[in-house]
Parts: sequence; C-alpha cells; structure tokens
Amino acid sequence: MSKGKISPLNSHGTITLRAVAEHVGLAPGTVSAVLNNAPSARSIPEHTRQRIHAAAKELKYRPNFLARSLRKQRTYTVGLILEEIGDSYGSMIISGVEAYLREKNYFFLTVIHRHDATMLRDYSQLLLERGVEGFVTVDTSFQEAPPLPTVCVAGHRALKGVTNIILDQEQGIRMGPEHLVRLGHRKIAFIRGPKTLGDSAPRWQGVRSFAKSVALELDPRLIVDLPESGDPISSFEAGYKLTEELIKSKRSVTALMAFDDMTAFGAIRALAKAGLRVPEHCSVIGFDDVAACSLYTPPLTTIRQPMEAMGAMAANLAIERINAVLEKREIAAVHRKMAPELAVRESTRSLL
Amino acid sequence: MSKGKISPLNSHGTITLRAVAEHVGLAPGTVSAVLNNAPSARSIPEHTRQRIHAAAKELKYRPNFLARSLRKQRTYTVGLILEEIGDSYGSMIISGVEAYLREKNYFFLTVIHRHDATMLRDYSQLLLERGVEGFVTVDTSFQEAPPLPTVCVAGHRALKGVTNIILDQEQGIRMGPEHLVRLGHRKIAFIRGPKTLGDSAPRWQGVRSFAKSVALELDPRLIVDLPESGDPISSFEAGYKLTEELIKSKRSVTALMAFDDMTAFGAIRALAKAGLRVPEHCSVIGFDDVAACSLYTPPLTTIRQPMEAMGAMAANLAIERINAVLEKREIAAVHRKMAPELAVRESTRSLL
DNA sequence: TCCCGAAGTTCGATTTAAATG
DNA sequence: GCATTTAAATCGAACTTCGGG
Repeated sequence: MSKGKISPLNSHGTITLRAVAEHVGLAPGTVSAVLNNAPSARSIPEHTRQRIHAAAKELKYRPNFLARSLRKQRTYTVGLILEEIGDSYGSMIISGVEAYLREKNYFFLTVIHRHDATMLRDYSQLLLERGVEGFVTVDTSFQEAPPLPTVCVAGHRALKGVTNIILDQEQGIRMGPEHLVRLGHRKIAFIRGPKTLGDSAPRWQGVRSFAKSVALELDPRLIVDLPESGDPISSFEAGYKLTEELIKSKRSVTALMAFDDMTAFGAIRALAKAGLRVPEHCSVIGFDDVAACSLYTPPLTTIRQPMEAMGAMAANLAIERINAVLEKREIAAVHRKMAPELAVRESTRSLL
Repeated sequence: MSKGKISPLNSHGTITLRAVAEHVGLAPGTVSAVLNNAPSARSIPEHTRQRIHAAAKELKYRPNFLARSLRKQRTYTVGLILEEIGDSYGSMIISGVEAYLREKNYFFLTVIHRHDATMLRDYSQLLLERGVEGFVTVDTSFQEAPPLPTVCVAGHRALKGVTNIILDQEQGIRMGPEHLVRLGHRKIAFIRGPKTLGDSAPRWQGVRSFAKSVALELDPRLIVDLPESGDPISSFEAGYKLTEELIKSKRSVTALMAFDDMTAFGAIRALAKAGLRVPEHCSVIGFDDVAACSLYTPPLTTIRQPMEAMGAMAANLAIERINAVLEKREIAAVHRKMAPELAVRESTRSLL
C-alpha cells in the first residue's frame, strides 16, 4: 500500500505513540515531547498538554520499552550473576537487590553459573548482548574486569575497576568469642575456614586479636581447619567430621565456634550423636545467619551477615556507577564495608 | 553533517550490522540475510557467505538485542513473579526456571510482590511494558487471567487460560502415614493446614483415604489445624504452639505428621522443650523438603516437593504456550501433576 | 529467467531542525 | 520574530521489493 489509511494500531493491537497522536490530531513528536516533559515542550500551551495527557490516559498508552531503549541507548537493566541459589545466601541477596532496583525502576536479568567458569564467560557475554548496564555478582570472581560497572558481593578478589561489598569480618568475628567469654567460656574450640578461602584469614585474625586483648588462651589442639571445597553442603559434613574427631580426642571443651552456620549445624549433629546436648554440654556459635538458624533446635546463636542490606547496597552502588559512566564522571572503585551483628539465640549458654 | 563519511561504528563503539557490511563492501541487508540464514539468502554464493561470516567473527559482531526484538516483536523473555524469596521454596523454583530458560536461550525478569496485591498489579504491568512474552508465578494468584501465557506454581486457583503446576497432594501425602504405619505407628497426631489454604483439603483427603484402607483410626483429639496466615514463618510458631498443647493434653502419641516442614520444625522444638526426643519419644514427618531438612538435628523425614523440577516444568510449559500463541495454535490449559516423593531421614523410627 | 545483491520500509519512540500562521 | 507544531533523521536489525547483468 502506498499511502492509504494506515491504522494507528499496530498488528498486535498495542497503543503506540502514533495512535495517541492521531487521536488528538497532533504529530507523534509533539506527543512524545509532552509526555516526557522534554525541554522542547516548554513552549507547548497548557491546554494542549492536558489534551495529550488525557488522551494517553484514555487510550492507556504505554511506551514501548524496546523502541525507547533503542533510541535512548538505555535499558535500566543490570545483570545479576550468581554461583548458586539453593542456599539461603543467594536468595537473600536477590531479595535485597530486587527491592532496591524495583524502587529505582530498574530490572535485572539473572544467571546462575553453577560453579562453571566457562559458563560464566558465556553468560556475561549474553547479558552484555541483552544490553545490561552493569553487573552485580554473588560469590563469583571474574577472571578479568568486565567492561561495565560491576559490584561484587562475597567471593571477591581485587580487580581494578570493580567495587566490592565487603563484610567487616575482623570486627564482626570478635563478637563471637567476646560473647562466649562474657558467658564464662574459656575452653573454646574453633573450626576455621578453608585456608584457600579469602574470608578465612581475616576472621582468624579477628579472633586472635580479641583473644590477645582478654588474655584468652587459644589451644592449638582445639583449632581445626575446614578442607577446601566448592560445595557449600560439604561444610556441613566437614563440620560433622571435625567435631566428631574433636569429641574422640576427649579434650575438654565448653564451646565451639564454627566458620559458618553449615559447619555449626554439622557440629551440632556430631555432638548430638555423641550424646552431648547443645547448649547444656557445649555452646555452639555460627556465622552468616542463614534462614535455618532460627528454626533450628536449639536456635543457633550466630554472627549475622546483613544479606538483604548487602544486596541492596550492591544494587545501589551499581546504579551509582552506571550513572557515573553515563555522565562521564570518573568514579573510584570504593569498597563498602558492612557490619555484621550478633544474633544471640539458644545454642550458647552462660557458665556463670 | 549532510552526507560525508559516516563512521560504521556507533557512538558507543559497538559493532553494528552496517560496520560488518562496510567491511566486506556489501549492503547491510545482505549481511543480515546471510547471518540469519534467511530464505532470501538462499541464492547468495557460498564464497560471499564465508566472507561475511569471517568478517562478523573478526569484528566480533553481536546483534543488538533491542533492535532485533523491536523488529521481530520477540523478546525471548518471561516474567517471574514471586510472593517471597527468603524461603527456600522460592529460590529452588527459580533455580529450576533459570536452568530451563537458559538452555532455551530465554531470560527472565524477576519481581517479588511481598504479599502486596496492589504491587502485583503494578508489577505485572511493568513486566508487560518490558515486553515479556509470558509469566511464571510462584505462590501468587492473579485476580484475573493475564493477557499472556501464564504458568503458576503453588498457590494457584482456577483461572481460565492459566496453566497450573500441581503437586499430586493426595497421592503424595499418603506416603507419610504409610511410612509411619509401616514402622509400627498407630497413635499418630496430625497438624493439618489452614482451612483457607487450597492445599489443605486434598492432603487431608489423602490421609483419610489411606487411613481407611489400612483401618487406621484417626483420633479427632489428635488432629489440629494451623491457623490462617500469610506469613510462612508463622507456621513454625503455630506448629510450636499446637504441639505444646498436644503435649499438655498428655494424650499418648508416637508420631506426628506436620502440614509442612516449618510446622514440623516448630513441633520438634516444642517436643525438645518438653524433654521429648525425636525420634526416640516421637517420630516427626514434614512436607516440602526445604533445604534445612537435611541439616536438621535430627534430619527430618519429609515428603519432598520436586521444586527444581517444578520450576523447570513451569518454564517448559510457558515457552510451549508462548510458541503456541505465536503460531496462533489453540492450546488447552493443561495442568501438570508432579509427584512428590518420600525422603526418609532420621526423624522417624521403627517401633517394631 | 536465473543470479546476486542493493535499496527502501518497518518496528516505536526520541530528538533535531524546520515550517507555519 | 514569536509561539506552536511538524517533518525528518535516528537508534540497529530484519524483511520485502526491485533492478542490473
């Protein structure tokens, strides 16, 4: 057809800008300017604007996201890259990310690479093609810095240009032994993290510095290390085994501090198997505060990572950095430290 | 500028179709046809095709998703609507959805409406604007059927046109009492679901029919109902309270079957508080198999919902229905039943 | 008529320069 | 020249129509 009567509606029956324009008898450009409150619409008289707004509302006009994005070169979308999601860690982070992005009218595309480094490369490429404007990663370390603003939660490594959300491990971990000592414990066993894990060293550093400050003796025979492993569930089993051995060694212990909640759950099971009750025979304290902690019998005392807050902060920083790039502002990769807090429940008891 | 030398690269330095075309000295349309293996490219000689493919590879050409989507009116994106995500239920479903969609080269946009019905309307509108081609919902009931293919997991209600992933509750639940009876239990307490919840009735129906088949007496004094509530954590507390009352009543019970795992955890805590051990004094069985079950002390015997499989199935059906709509095929809203399975752990023991 | 490919239109919105009274 | 509005170019790819040898 050359020029005949063209329907303002497209083939799918959606209301387009043109439909609104024809309805009010104006040009699409005019309608666009008004609806977006563009500077070029300054001169358009109030009465015309109202007509346009009324028409848009009446026709239930919704701008086409794809068309708009294509033109403005903006998608208001970030890529969320997770290693895993079955654990409560990942999902709590998502929750925080979602809440923040939703509020800012951003969306996110999720990929889970399930411990596969090759997938990670492919997936970030796919996200790039989809036009994401930045990345938020959880427990994922890039080999090289991505070409977009990137904020990492957990599992981070120093990469120039990427911002890390860091838990203040050293300060946070102190709350554990501090709590135990306050309750009168002195014979404390420790299950440390795997030597290869970045989190392990600063945490132990925190314990040591606290121990020194209160002259608490750290008995090397009561200190064991989690073996290296990629699998989160494995720390449960490792916690079980290590505690079992500790029990067999018959060393006197009144409290046990585990590297994380999974390890603590494993330890509690081992204690129970040996006929030892928590906290009556041994206090146990974990780290993370996963969902199961408060449901556990006994409810687990633990050091809480503010996971939702960390997710929200990650989203916040991502948007901030996206804007910086758009405005060609230079912005340093500031790392944000988040403070953990002690969640006292019933797996620890006073000896006093 | 009027017509001078136009750079094939756009302002962001991305490689466009035109860039590839200029590189090989052909028209963009030709390149497009070849790269997409379009029917119109049939006649293009092999040698030209190779030149084009080589150039595309060399320049690392990636088609612009927005432009392509706009033109083809396809986004390969579905909207994932969740009520909540902190619990392991939501995240396991996501995991299944993600795995399936990823394989089919779809993406998904996530919104969490956090028990707010108003939000739900707004959010599905937003997803629509973003061009999603279908919905997958978890524990979310629309007031009216959405204008796109929709598949619901959990919390569904009969709405014409929407497909539900249904757990075969009636058959599944039988496995609970069956297991207990096989272990020699006869005095079994039941904590049923809230009367207002759709799942409750069929499950109880399953228990009753099984009881009848083995002449198991269901003592009404051992049957209690969870109160109505939107909050998942509340079933933990309700389980605790109801069990506490049951204990106080001093009725003889050797096993307890809870409506879900949360309720079971609450029950176990109440038993522990009363000095009763699981499974020595009382066996306990749950429903769902959330992540905490296997970590619990004792590990909880439960009836597993195949959550990842349900998520994958939902994604599967969603894509199937999206394709049906595109091909203008009529497709009935087939509901898919998934079979739960019994996960025997250590919270149940044999009396024989 | 076949072979090969170019040119132009479309998707829907934004934005510039230009035109009308 | 001023206030209003419009036509046309653009974003990047895909599809349809045409045309030269």
